[in-house]
Amino acid sequence: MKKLILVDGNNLLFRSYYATAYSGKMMRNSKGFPTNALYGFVSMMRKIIEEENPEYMAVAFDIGKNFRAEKYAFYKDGRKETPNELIQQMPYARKILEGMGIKYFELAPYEADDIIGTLSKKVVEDPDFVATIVSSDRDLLQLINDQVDIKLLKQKGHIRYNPITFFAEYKIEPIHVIDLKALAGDSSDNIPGVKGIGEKTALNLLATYQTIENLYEHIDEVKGKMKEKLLEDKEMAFVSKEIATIYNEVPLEIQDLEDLKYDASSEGSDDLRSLYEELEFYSLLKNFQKREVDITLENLQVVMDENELVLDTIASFYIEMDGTNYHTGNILGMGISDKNHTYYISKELIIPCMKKLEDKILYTFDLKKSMVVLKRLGYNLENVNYDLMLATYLLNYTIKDDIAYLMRPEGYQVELYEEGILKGNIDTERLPYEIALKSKFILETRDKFVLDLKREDMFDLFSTIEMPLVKVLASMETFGVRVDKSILDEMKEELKIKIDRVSHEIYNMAGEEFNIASTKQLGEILFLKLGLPGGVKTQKGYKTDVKVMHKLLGSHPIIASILEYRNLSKIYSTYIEGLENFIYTDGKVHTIFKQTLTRTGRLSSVEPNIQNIPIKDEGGRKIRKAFLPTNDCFLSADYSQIELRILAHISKSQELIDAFVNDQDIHTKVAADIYGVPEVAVSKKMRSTAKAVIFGIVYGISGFGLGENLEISSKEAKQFIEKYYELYPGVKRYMDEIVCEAYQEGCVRTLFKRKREIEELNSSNYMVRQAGERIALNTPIQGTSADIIKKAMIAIYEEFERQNIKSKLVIQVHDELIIDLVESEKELVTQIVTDKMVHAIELSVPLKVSSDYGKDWYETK
DNA sequence: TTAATCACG
DNA sequence: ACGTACGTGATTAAC
Repeated sequence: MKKLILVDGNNLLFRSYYATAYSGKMMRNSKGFPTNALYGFVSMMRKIIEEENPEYMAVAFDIGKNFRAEKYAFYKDGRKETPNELIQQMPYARKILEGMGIKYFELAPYEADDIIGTLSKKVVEDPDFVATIVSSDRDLLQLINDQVDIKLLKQKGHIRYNPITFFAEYKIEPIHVIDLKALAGDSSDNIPGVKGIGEKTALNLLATYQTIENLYEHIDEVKGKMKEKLLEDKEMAFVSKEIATIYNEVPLEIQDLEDLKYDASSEGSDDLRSLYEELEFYSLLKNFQKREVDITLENLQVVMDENELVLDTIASFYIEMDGTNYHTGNILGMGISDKNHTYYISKELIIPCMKKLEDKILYTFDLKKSMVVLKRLGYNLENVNYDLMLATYLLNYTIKDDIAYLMRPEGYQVELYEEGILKGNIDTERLPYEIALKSKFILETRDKFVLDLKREDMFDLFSTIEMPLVKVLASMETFGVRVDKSILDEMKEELKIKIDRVSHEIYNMAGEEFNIASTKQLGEILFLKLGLPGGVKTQKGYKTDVKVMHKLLGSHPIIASILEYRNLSKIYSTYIEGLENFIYTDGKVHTIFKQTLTRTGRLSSVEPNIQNIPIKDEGGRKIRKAFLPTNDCFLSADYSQIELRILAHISKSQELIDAFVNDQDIHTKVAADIYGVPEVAVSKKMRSTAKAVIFGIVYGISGFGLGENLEISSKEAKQFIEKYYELYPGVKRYMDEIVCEAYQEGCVRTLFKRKREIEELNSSNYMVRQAGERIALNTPIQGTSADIIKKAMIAIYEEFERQNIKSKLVIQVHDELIIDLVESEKELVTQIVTDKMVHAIELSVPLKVSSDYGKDWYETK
């Protein structure tokens, strides 16, 4: 039996296009040509080939005029016009198929459906053949028969229909899909059908009468309103049937089905490769044999002795490691390049070679990693003034900290880190070459990226904030924070007992043992077994998060226990066991601050995340007792309301500025204003409401969201927001202006010119665009705050160096710094830290810093 | 691998 | 009518 796959090409292209286009982040190649539909199309074709393993294939497209629309103007009327960005991609789909060795057909005035119908008919005429149609278009279901089945694509996965499964679901023969459309119509194609008859009714009628011809012959058997409707639109029913009927006599240029033979060997063709290169489908290019790049390394030398190094005053280097955590990982090798040479240096010679570079100006990729790992080997790296990773971060490249993502579009054949080294697929012969190539790439592209930074007006940000910050972060990571395992262990024992007790309480109340951590099982216990009200469905079960549980608190005692269980087990697994796994042999945790991850310019922290250690919940807060100073005590210094102060400054809201200049309690002041009472009359609740309103404003909240948050009606919440706008018109003006500007420019910037592009604003989806507007609102505020604390950190670090201070900056948590203090330096350091933080930038409002000391992190407030 | 949950600013 | 607050990371269950 010969197997033919018939693919609805237009359908695949449209699906692929709309699957990703709505996000606004249209996939494009570096020339700006849209490629999202093509990427999805190729992926689908490859998947079909893999799953079906076909011997014969054909793809059908729509093209040109359409005989149905010519005859009936309403057909497909009201459809959105095909976006230009999809139309541009269509010719490439044809070229790709040619490259893949797959036949395709398009012939005006016929539609893809008709071509598929014609080919299906040929299958039926040839007993040696069977076919599978691939599409998400239900019209094609009419073509199902003993030799032809259909793979109907769904949002997730697909359903396969053959005559038996089709009948089981629809209770009609596949060919009577046309009668179904005749009666029920089809809104997507604008086929009218009979008014007032939907799919359910139509299927019932057809189960009895099979066809509309037969139905109208027996129309007197139908009673009442339905008969009226049927007679009313009889003509339309027949027209609809005509339109819905797939034409199977398209004059295709094909002798017989043997012409559709699929030749899998074309997959490696040069034509296809150059297409993928043009479209920049790098993941697909992997499947091709590597070709020699034009950039060769005729000067690559493997260094056997550091004295072989001959280098210019400017050089680049790249260190390759065997894992992403450079506190534990091992160096695999290093590449060094200058304008005339490229060297490879094995692990053993790295330090002697680095010493040879001490008087040079150096460039690298991931300077912080390099500093930390060289420090582990006893070497202080100081003379680097350009980090490619930081440059591309500011310039909005998405490269996941892997230089290979930058190099591959330029034709360099280098393996992705996550594919090669991380998976242990290391080609040891080739590795030195690729490492050397990376160092060469850094040098070659440096001028271009510096120029780009200058063009984007971010070179200052790069050279006065991001670059100098690297050494500060490297020092923080290397010094680390002492965490006392025995303190954690003590808490662990207590927790174990408590968790055990609470678990048993829960089992008793539930009447059975189950996995409390499983939201699926928990949801079933709560909403089915115990019959609690208000179950909200998720994809897999019921929502059981704190908000839901809070609403249920009164209705069953099990809820309180579940909340307690959640609280305890979170502390246990994330902050006791989790944290213990990150304590190194020196008794410290050494986090990695990610400097190139967030979209706003903030840092993030991993392995362990030291920026989300509990504080709000007293039980969790005790974790901080295990964080101890290496020196004598901690100093914590945090900006008070920095984001609001920034809002006051950039919005030029005189009311807010005055409040900060007068050092008023801003939440109390806003509460007094929105409630229209004197400040002394502001209750705790009023203050916290005001606080929520203020926070909401910074995030671009809606009345609904604030209402949810405060557990008040969205109408009341909306009134608060409006009152706030009325009282602080400058803030409202800022919000309107920044959103308008973001639409015009496609981006927003912080005070220090850090840029964030907001693709969401281009989305055709309203919700996505709204999210884009909130991002436009919030990013300048959050981002400026991030810039400011970075500046302060650099100033503090450099002042410590100048004065030879032994105390160390060890932690940053967005608006807070922790210093590991030497007792004798206490006053001096406190003065330096607060001074540098307060004066990191001159705004139209003062910056305020509050500080505290503690013998552990728990004690500092 | 993804979804749900919960920790932080 | 829709769906609803910005930025993160770790753990667990379930696919």
